[in-house]
Amino acid sequence: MPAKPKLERRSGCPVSISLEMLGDRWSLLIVRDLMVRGYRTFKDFQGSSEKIATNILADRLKKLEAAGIVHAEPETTDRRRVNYRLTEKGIDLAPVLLDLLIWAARHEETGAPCALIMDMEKNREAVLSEARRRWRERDLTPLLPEFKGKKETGRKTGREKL
Amino acid sequence: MPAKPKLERRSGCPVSISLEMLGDRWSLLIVRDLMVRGYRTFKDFQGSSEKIATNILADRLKKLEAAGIVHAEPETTDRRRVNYRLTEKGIDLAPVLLDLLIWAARHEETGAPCALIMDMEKNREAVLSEARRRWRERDLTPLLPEFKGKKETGRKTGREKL
DNA sequence: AGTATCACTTGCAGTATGCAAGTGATCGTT
DNA sequence: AACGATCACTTGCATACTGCAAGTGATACT
Repeated sequence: MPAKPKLERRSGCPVSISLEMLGDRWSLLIVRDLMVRGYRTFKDFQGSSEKIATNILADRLKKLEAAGIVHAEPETTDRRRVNYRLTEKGIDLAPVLLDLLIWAARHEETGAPCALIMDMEKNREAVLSEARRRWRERDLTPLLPEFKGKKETGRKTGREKL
Repeated sequence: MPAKPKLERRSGCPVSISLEMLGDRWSLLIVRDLMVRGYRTFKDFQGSSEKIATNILADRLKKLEAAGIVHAEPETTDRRRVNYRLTEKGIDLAPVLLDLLIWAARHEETGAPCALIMDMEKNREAVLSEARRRWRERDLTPLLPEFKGKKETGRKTGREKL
């Protein structure tokens, strides 16, 4: 990890610095997909329900890699493929994502079942250490579903085991 | 200028919904200023170290108000002034800001003293309830300083205890 | 050899951002 | 009441970023 000859920063405030790296509509969504959905390849992201454009995806992956949040590595068995994976710096964003998830689920109409969210809120530490465990052991089974629907009607959506 | 059909969401995922409201370089910075710095007026924000442009500031305040995160109210004693204040939905963003703060302080060179951050990390719940107390009681004394400096010397990376 | 797949690029129109300057309502002072 | 200062924004404009469609080159498959 080399140093960063980055652009001049607005201020030394950590929140501001975070937002300069992650403050856009897509970056944290990519981190989410890597963290909880088990996405690894460029193609995987294109299948995500938010339909990110390929040029934006390529740009964000490049920036996230430059920021040391994501690591890219060509697959040995198929050299067309590039495997993306979170770095430790990347997996350390788990609390941010979890809080954004809980916040929106509480205040907006989301596709997430209320019971699931309350469970995650209650077991915050367990959820975070499970996310970290999956990252460490390269366990790609999704931690959360895709929340396709805009509203939720008491349906169960996996993850009962935790 | 007609309003646009902004009801259209990319997906039902709570993280995506959060990012559609807050996913830019400025919105969470404004929330931070309201939450920990005691800012209330338009002028206050212009004095912030990140130097937000006035048109962007006006636009973001409008959007945050439309999203129910900020409440705007003209002051009775001086009707030129508008007082901005977080709603409960807004103060509920405290965990997100705290996590972004901790994350950047751990992984980037920030203007925040390491000891302060480690303390906040350790006393997470206390910090959050103090932020909420200040909000509830309209206590405007800043919870955090401005972190003007760009660099901080002699810091440890802070994961030693884990 | 020919086709499919993968990870991107490129072109371009539309949108957002950043900067400087300006506007109107209100206040404090004369 | 007149005057200038203050406050919260607007406006104009050049530049940067985004989103969509289409294209490209390097593998891999048959």
